[in-house]
Amino acid sequence: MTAEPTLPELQTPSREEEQAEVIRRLEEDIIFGRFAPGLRLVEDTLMQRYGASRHFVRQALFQLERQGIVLREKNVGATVRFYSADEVRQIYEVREMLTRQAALMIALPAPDSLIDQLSELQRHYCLKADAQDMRGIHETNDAFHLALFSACGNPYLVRSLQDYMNLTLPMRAKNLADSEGLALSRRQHELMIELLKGRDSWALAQLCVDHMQYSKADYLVRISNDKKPQ
Amino acid sequence: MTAEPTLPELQTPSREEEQAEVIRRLEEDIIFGRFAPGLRLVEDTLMQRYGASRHFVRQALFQLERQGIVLREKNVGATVRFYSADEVRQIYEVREMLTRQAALMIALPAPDSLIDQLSELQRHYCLKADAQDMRGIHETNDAFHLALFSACGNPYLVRSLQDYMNLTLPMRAKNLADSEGLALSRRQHELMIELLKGRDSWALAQLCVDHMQYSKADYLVRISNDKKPQ
DNA sequence: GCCATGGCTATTGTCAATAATAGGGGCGAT
DNA sequence: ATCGCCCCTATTATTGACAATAGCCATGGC
Repeated sequence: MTAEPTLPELQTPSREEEQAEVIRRLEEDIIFGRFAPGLRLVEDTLMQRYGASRHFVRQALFQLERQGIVLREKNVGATVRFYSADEVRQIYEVREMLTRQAALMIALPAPDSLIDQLSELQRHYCLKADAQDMRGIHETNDAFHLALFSACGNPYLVRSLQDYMNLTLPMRAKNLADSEGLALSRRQHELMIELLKGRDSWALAQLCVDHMQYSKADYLVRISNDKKPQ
Repeated sequence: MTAEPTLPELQTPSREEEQAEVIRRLEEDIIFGRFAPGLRLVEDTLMQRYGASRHFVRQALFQLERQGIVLREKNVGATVRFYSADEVRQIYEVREMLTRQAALMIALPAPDSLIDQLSELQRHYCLKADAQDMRGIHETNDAFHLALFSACGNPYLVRSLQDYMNLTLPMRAKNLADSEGLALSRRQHELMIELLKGRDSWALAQLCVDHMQYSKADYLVRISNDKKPQ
């Protein structure tokens, strides 16, 4: 073989990564508010925007429909999904329940390895927060919570929790940019690490639930204001 | 228009239903044990077996992968997924937690409309049980639990619960054919209806959790026996 | 005899052309 | 003027052909 048929993998994002990239960009466009709820997501438009084939766009829409942030109607098309106040409250009710249960299952005091891991993730989180890097904040924040709840020992519970975290992404997104919410979030993360060193599981669980109240309340106020003055 | 271009919808299952049919048949083949865990699910084979196009078979495999009863590996193919004893215990741990929470959220005493609806569903269940109609038993049983838990008032919680019921389908399937388990199940359903007329939420929740112990224990014994004598 | 290498086969992944569908706007009848 | 019908367009759904990939077996060099 003197001439390689195709260059290995340098300029080509290897299809598999291309798919992931389309999903991520579409997700970002939605959760960061560039695509408003109710907006139609026409396949051809997205094909052009992301420079991807119909196949990948389709898959991305399916995936995000499954995640709950896109609504697809047969033979009509996809739109950015909108959640009413009641739906938001119900979603958070389940998320809070799962969070409390997972937190209570974490054996205290936590091993040093977990403390170290979380401290490291928290350091990255602060870095991204200072840099105002929206995507980075979101990713490091989720990584922190994922690592924390993984300590509950039940991967299926973690998976369900993750599903609800993804579902609430559009509601939490704005707070990733809000400096007040960001500062509160940071303090709560550090308090969580402290509580992991102690033995009070109940306090930890309550803190984890409290941790999500700010963005929930803020979102509820926001959609309530959007509706009334219109 | 003297001659209609295509007959309306009598012999053609309208594509949409064809997709659902493929999913249901594949699901049945797996949960009723016709396809053993670990068996390779080759697309072409399934295309032939179900008389469906590659597209529909693919979609069905995706759907059942999401449900957790099929395992797909990139560029390798799909297989019937196998769960270890530990995984089964973890899955049931979450299912029990969700079940208990949902049951506790049902307002007691329940309205007559719910009692009537459940009694009716229970009647259908008994009918199918007497007829030894496996698919019928499974469907009416799930309909009963779905109606019961829907009374908790939170559709998202119900959806998650349903996800776990689907995930445990392969473990519960054998009990749908087992006359002993069937009789126990029937008695427990009737007891649930009785408890719905009272005010003891805790008893109801405990009964709902107890209700799933028989099939779980039975499945764990079964896979433990499968492994050892080999 | 053993390991590396190359091609072969079975299988899945991708695509672009084609079919089906729903919704809207115009046109004619009343 | 209004109502109902039909065609037309925008959009998604389906399909089969084709490309890419992984695992296997045979073959040759050491």
